[in-house]
Amino acid sequence: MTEQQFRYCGLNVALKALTGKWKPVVLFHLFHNADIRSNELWRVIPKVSKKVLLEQLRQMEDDGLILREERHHFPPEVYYRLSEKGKALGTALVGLEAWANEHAPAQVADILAQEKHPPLSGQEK
Amino acid sequence: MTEQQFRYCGLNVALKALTGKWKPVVLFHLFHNADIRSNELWRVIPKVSKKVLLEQLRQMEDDGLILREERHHFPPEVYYRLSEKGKALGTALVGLEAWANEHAPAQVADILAQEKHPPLSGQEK
DNA sequence: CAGTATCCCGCGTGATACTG
DNA sequence: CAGTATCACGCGGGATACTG
Repeated sequence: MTEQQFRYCGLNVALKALTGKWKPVVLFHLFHNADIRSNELWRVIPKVSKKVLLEQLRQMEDDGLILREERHHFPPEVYYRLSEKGKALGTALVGLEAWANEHAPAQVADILAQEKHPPLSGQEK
Repeated sequence: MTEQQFRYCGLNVALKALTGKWKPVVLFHLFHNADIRSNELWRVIPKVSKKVLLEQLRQMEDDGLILREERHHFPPEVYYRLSEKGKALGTALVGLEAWANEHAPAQVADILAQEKHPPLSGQEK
């Protein structure tokens, strides 16, 4: 318990910025797409309520990760894009992905399987 | 929505491994200290109940991040240390810290201030 | 179409006391 | 000293309907 004990605090900040079930997804969509419309974003993410999505977008905006751009007031048309800060975070996360792919490929494949979920014989509702 | 849509899944795995209020702290303590005794770990972390700490240690053990070593059965003496997988994760997290320090120094300083909490005039209870 | 309001539920977290 | 059991609470997240 010396004075250099906690260098991990920055990690806390970073993780706090990622706290929220959908933030990573949003981040990555924006990381790969420049800017996305609100509705578009809401549709590409499997099943998230508008409320929660908006909440997390707000937080990310407050954290300076994303930028909100309003192009028309009527009809409403809002675009979201990453700030430089957000892009930098996305870049930093590549290391985590690499780690997962290298050290936990099974679980990664697991998630992929769940996401894809090929319609075998089931009738979708 | 092409077939390459989700490359972020690895990120999910990594974040899931970090889910838990104290896991980052534990990880970093172990990252800087080789191995730590159970009680020691419990004491250096400000205020966490043994239950929660143990839960998260278990999870991290299940995730293969840490190794549990029992040296005596009586009196009980248990040491925790990082696995290679855990070390690799710790290394990957350095990127996140760097990001935080570069892009959100204010909040980092904020946390530091809270953690330190110099005994100004207050009587601690 | 973008965003808000309300209600609800589960889970992660915490406090305490107990066992070997 | 290491670990478990029990109870309780707050909050993040979800569903739905509504507003401009």
